[in-house]
Amino acid sequence: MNGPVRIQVAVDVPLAGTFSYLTESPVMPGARVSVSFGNRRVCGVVVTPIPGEGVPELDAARLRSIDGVLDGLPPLPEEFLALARFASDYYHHPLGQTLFTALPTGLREPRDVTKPDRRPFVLTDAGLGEAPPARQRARLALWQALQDGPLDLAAAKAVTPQAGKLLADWVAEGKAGRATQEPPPLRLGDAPALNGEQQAALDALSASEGFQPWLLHGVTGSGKTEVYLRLIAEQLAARRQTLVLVPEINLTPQLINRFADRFPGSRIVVQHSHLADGERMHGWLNAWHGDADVVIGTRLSVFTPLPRLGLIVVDEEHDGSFKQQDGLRYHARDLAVWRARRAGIAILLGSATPSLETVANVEAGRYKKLALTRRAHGAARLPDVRLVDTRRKKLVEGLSEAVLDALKTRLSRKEMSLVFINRRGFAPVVACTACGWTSGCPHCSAKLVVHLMERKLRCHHCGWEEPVPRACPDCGDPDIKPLGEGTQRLESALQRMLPEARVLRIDRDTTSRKDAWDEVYRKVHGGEVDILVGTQMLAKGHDFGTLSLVAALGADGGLYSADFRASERLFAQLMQVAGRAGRADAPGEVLVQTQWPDHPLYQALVAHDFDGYAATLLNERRQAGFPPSTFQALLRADSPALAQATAFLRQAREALEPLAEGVLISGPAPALMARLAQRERAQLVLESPQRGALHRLLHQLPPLLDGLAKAHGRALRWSLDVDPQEL
DNA sequence: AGCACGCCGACT
DNA sequence: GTCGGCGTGCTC
Repeated sequence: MNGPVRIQVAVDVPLAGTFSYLTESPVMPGARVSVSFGNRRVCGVVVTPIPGEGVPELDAARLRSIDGVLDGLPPLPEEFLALARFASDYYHHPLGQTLFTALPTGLREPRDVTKPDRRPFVLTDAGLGEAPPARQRARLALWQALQDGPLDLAAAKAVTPQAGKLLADWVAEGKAGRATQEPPPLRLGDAPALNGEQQAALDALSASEGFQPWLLHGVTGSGKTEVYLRLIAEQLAARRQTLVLVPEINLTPQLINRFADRFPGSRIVVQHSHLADGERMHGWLNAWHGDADVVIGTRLSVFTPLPRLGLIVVDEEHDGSFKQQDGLRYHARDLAVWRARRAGIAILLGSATPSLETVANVEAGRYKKLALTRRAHGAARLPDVRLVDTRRKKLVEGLSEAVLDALKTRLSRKEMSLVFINRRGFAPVVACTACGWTSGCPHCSAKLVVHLMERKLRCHHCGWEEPVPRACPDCGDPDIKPLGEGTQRLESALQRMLPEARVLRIDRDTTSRKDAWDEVYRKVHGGEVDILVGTQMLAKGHDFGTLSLVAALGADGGLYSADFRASERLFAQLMQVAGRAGRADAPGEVLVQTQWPDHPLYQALVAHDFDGYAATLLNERRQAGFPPSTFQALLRADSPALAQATAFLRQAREALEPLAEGVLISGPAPALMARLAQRERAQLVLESPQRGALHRLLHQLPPLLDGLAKAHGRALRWSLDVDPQEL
């Protein structure tokens, strides 16, 4: 005999590397094991040694043996392990913690889990042969019910409450067994006819071979979902699985119902974080075991193992919610592309306003693009977009007369309106109302941010600061002021100005409750609302039925923001909310209040020219050396005292500088949200035109920083954000 | 992250 | 005299 074998086990702790354990018999990679760790018992996942990490040859005498293999389920599949390993590597997050964020909670604990057998019960020949005596009424009833066909446990219990016990006995005696379950036959619900563009897109996608990312760029209301559904039907017919990623906000019962209606009898699994643990795991196991045909879910569902995966769809691929903002800061869309490459399949990214990253990938020829330029619904046209110049008009509670009049008109016609307030992405940049000058940083292409308390302008990219000027440096006009206004009072203001209007506010506060969205939909579709008021949530692809007017307020705040992505986000948001208008037969109207009506963003909006403005933005990014033409990572530090976070980052920068070949390091600078939960945050920006160069540096970062951070004590925390979305 | 150990303050 | 605060050190 060979004696005990050494295996590598990944554990859910914030430590790089894996731990060696001993086992009497070999254990497969992917197996879950129960191990003693410190003085507690935890679940670990057996992995092959991390390449390059070189397992330090620990003295065998110091190793402990595993407690046991949790073998109620087969080892986690290779595709799952490989994806976790890639994510761990790319986002520079410990492998153990990466694996455990990818697992449903039920599989994170050192408990054995088995997949419940839900196949219906049938009588075997032996069981059929002998009827229970008539006086055993429960038995006889169940036996007779089973004569008519297979029964699942619930149905059997309806016959007699003792069914569970009886069936278990019969199975043990060989009188009953499980029905062999055929995959359900493919049935399709009614499908609307495709227009020419949809058909052309479908044809191209159906002919796609091997790994290929596709961008489906379709204007709002152009029927992208219908194209997804047709493609999924093809996958179902070929008995392959489809993974559909949606932004959390889009994961409404409406969308799931649409899938269920189209594919009756198909096994659709939903995955998102609000699911009960058991339900989530049940779906996960079904997907893994091939007992689900379609998995539809939020970003976390990108980790769901799918042995017969044939297609990935990422709906609203530009949406920020695909990026996780804490812990393992992964981007589900990017991981999905990696996964598609590994599986050698097509991935379809759909959006009316694709991200610049995706646009750049199309330009570079890595992704192929399909366009839907027309609205699918009969006569529906794109809305008329008009700009309301607010420079020389007085606003009442942030509302111009033009917008107020338009609202009144709709009210009298009993049509529904939407008022969109751009509140998020607001950073207090100063601007001159006379000439349009904004406070730019002399050292980078970022904007300087006003810190009213200190009367300073500060760059959140490199840390540069200067006093707030008294007048515009360009034209001398003294009327310079921070952009953006508080608009939280808008709901009550509207209520006061239009007392007969039924106003419904939609924001994080009003929709956080569990059934809040059901309520919203009920009211909106029940004709109980005249004016919808809300923030960027309204720009996220909800179906609000017929809106004839959309008004956007406070949009300028995103025009000259300190975050270079703000204009991309603003443009996407405005196009998306504008798209809510006039989806039926009447063209909608969109009013945008602005002090910069000549700004190219608004001009592009009026012209419905996404491609043109995207090209402009891409050009600007290239000139400025911002993503997607460069690659960024953010080193964040937070501490109760800003000075400590800054000092730590300064040391980090000094230590990294000699290693930073081809990587530009800027900062430390205070984070845009400098104070959060009593902690002060600062950051270092690392950027490089070469992804490889950046990652070579990042790779050396964790061990180095752990050493540095130790000297600062527990109060200081740091984290790394690869491909950050927000600065 | 947990969870121990360890060394100083207010309490039965 | 102890119970308990959280600083620091380790986990195969």
